Amino acid sequence: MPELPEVEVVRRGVARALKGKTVRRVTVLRPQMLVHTSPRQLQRRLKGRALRRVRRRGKVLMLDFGDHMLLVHLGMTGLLLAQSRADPLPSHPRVILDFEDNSRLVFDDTRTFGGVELVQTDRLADAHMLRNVGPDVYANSFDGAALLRSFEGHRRDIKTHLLDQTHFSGLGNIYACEALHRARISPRKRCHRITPEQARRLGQAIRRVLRAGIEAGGTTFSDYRTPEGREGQFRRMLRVYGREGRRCKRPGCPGTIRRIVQAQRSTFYCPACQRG
DNA sequence: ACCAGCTCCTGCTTGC
DNA sequence: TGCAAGCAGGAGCTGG
Repeated sequence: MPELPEVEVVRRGVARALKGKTVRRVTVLRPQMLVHTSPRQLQRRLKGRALRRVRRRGKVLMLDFGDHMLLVHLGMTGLLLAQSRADPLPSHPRVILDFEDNSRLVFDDTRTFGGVELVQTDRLADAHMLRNVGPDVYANSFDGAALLRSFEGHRRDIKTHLLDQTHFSGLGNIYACEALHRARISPRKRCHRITPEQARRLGQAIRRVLRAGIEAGGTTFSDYRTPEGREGQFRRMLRVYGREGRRCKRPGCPGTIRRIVQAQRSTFYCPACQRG
């Protein structure tokens, strides 16, 4: 599922392939996926506009077309594919941007948990898709101290807190589990019981695991692909996620990875070395 | 504050 | 082999 590293890889790929190119036509195949936006608006506001740059906040992509920005959330199974018009379409195309030079950007999403929203650039702050989306967890301002501050007033499990996008955005199930394992903190540890030293370790683990994820091109379990259609390679580096019943990868740790459910989501962790 | 439980959706896996 | 139920989950919602 696309989390910060996957979305960052998509951001870079889309920018590399399409920056500076002008939209010729917009095709909406599944209007239900548009958030506070009509197909007409998309066509009218984007046609003839050039893609200036691609930004990202948490898991939300922002395609900057000058006066307007196109926000894209990939949800669970969303893909942004940069193709040529001669390429075959993927299996579940939902929105297509055709560009003047015969390249195209296809938003494909099997399970349709994603979304697309058009906003005026000077009203970006009002965007529905950015409501409840806090600062990016990969920004320079993020560290253990900032993480510790976000715990104030919260008594819930740390794992559940990390998935909440309002304080910091970008972490999803995979990287939250991986960061906690690297920091040797139990996913069940309550926020208010995290020590400053643990917060420092966790902040560092989050940065490192995200960087490694980006460098590997993200994690492909089944659906995720880069804009070029390639699989991410981080899966082989996962230490806990999806590894229930298998040996802990920490050198010398005799533990076996367990799966539990927190806030209706699977959590993977090692009971032997995540005791903090 | 925060959780359980539900919804959206499709495709894969499991069980009979 | 075939069918149906179960399951996966990001995020928003309601009710407790």
